[in-house]
Amino acid sequence: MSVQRAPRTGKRGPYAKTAATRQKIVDAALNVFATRGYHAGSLQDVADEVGMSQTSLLHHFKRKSDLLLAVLEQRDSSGVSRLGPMPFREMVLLQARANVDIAGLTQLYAVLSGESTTEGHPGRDYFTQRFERLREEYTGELEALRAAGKLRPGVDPAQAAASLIGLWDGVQLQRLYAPDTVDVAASLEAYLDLILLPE
Amino acid sequence: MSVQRAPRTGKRGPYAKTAATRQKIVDAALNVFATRGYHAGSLQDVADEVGMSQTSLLHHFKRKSDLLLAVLEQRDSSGVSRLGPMPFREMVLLQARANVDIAGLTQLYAVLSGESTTEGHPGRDYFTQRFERLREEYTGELEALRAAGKLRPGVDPAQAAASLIGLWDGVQLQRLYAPDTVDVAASLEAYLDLILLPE
DNA sequence: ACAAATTTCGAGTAGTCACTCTGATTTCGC
DNA sequence: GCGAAATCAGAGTGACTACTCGAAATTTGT
Repeated sequence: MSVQRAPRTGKRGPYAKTAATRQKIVDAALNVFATRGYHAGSLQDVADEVGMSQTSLLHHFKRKSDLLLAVLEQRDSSGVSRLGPMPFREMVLLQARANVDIAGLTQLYAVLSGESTTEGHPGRDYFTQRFERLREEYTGELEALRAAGKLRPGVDPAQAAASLIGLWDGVQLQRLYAPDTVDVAASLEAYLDLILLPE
Repeated sequence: MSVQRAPRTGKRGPYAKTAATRQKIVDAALNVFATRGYHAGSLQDVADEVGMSQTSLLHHFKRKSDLLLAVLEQRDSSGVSRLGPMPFREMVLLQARANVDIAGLTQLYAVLSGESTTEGHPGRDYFTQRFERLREEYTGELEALRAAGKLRPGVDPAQAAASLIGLWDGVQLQRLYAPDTVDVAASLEAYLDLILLPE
């Protein structure tokens, strides 16, 4: 008689290489969405770039919108957030200079943040929350600087936070149209110099 | 014998109501492209909104890209540019407050300026030139202010021009996600107060 | 009023889209 | 190595896309 086995659950979990496959898909999707946008970029485009069939791609991400959310969420976790505490000014400038190097990332945000304002777009919630979170974070940093007497009098932290984020996105957008004319980090630095006190 | 007529040129020109029809199409297209984007917004959507067949629409605009360019060009000519000369600060704020009232216009620019960065997009040239022209215009205004001693020392006119335009677009984008939290004109006014000297 | 040109549109074309169904192939716990 | 589950993919689904064709309806100069 054979031993009584544990009841078959019918589950075994993903294979070893599945994580790597999903990662390759997300990387390709980032590239496709950044260069063509979400609606104009097709699942076939992504599958071609990965080198697999569109059907197999849909095995890993059931719907196209799932793929978009996976791209956006990954980019959040790969932030420069944890390099240890750092003064606000330096954090902003470091992040700005780092983003330039990541191919397609700034374009992804420029394309998707605009496209996602349209009705029913699967990225809408993400960007709504992202802007809200960023504004809160920057407002807090600026309030701390004001308490330390390092903020120029008359500057409203909440408004300056929205302005800084807007300046960042807006100048980055211009850079996509005229890469040699516009310097994102320099514009951010100049703005920070205006609202922060020296010393 | 009948009199010899002038040779038939075969041309008679558009009918009287054609101009009005084209205008209705452009208005509907602005609405569609603003709420759905260029790629996601279909000619059928525009035709439905006008109340005509898609085929008739294509009689007036041979290709979809022609329709987009017509929308963009019209919005240029309807600028607030000519209300007589006006100080730079007041011109920017007036324009900012005026844009809020034009339904869908800010959304059109937010959606299309992002989408148009993608490769082969028919709006790419338009936005490249629009940003270039705006930067030149604002740079000139700020240089004049500097010559008049009204610009804060250390502020670079070209960089401030790009920053002002970026701030404008970026904060407007945030406003589309959080209409009650963000005030475009107030952010612009605060920035202008930072770079311009009182008096 | 006539006729030619403009405007309209029903019907169709070829293509693409996201997504499903079905079955083959690969992996891996046992 | 057996077998079930995970992975892959060929073939198709219906819906949508921009755009074309040919012909009917409308406008308008004469």
